[in-house]
Amino acid sequence: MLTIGTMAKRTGTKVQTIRYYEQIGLMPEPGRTGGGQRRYGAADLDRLAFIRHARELGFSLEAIRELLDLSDTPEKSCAEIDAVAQRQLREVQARIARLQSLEVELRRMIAECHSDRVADCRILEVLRDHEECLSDHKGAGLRGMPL
Amino acid sequence: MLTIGTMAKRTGTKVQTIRYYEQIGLMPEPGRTGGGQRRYGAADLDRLAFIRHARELGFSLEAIRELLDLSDTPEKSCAEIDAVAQRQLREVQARIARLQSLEVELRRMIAECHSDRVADCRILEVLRDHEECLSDHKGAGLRGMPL
DNA sequence: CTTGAAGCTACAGTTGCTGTAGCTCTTATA
DNA sequence: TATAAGAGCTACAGCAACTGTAGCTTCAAG
Repeated sequence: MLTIGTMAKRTGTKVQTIRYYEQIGLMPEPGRTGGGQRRYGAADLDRLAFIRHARELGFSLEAIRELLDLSDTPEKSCAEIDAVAQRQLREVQARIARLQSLEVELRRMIAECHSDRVADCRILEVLRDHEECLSDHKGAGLRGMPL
Repeated sequence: MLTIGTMAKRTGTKVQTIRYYEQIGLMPEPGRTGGGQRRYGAADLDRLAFIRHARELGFSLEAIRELLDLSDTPEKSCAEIDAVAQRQLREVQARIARLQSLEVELRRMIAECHSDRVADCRILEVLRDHEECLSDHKGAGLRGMPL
């Protein structure tokens, strides 16, 4: 029987986070001591480890919920699980691409600043006047995406 | 004199977001018509475009606030502006590195699933049993970092 | 003068937690 | 067995950076 603190230490989770997962139904309600404290079993520890690892891989809690549900129906579900993972991979790749273009632009910005030692800083100019910023805002593109 | 909707269209911002920026003091309080509607000038449009472009580059609203404050003091501030940009670049690079390692792991996971056609899906196993997940949770590492 | 789009305020909700206040419980030691 | 530290409890507020909703008012074209 594990206390919530032990669960937290073993999985690198904060205690409040575990309670939060319980609150949103991602972790089951565990047993309690007479005094009302939570006591967990080995299966709970596995489940929490699963959640944390998936979170580290960038899966949303919704996707994790999906994976946990799928794992309860072992037949016919490998393809669906694969689809969730594929979707996650595509999201990660899109974020990488986006960040890489940001990196290029930031580098360029910083380079221009250094080349222009005495005059006013170019970084602010670049930020102010970037071409595509006062036009062409119909296409949504990646705008809503988290970086 | 520009309406808030025109500002929104020109910069690709939602109307509510502009009002939000005003609320948190990032945009100034504009003039109002007799009926209470906001009317903006060219300087406001520039400032909003600056904010949006910086946001697209991944700068936090706090960093943008810093840049806007610095841009009001043109002397001696280029180095500080450069520092903000350098910090942003480092953050972007760290996020790219993190995402790339996620990508590798996701790919590996998916590959194992495909190689194992009939048996139970390996993805769940991998998520459940990753080596470092039930140990070594003292070092913070990149754990708190946004992906 | 009417009508419909656009604007207004105020507030709730989003994601994934984290922090705080003010308690109570457990457990090791004296 | 008493006590005290540390861990746990609930309930709620707060974070970033918006987004959406309800229910109204104003503006501008025809």
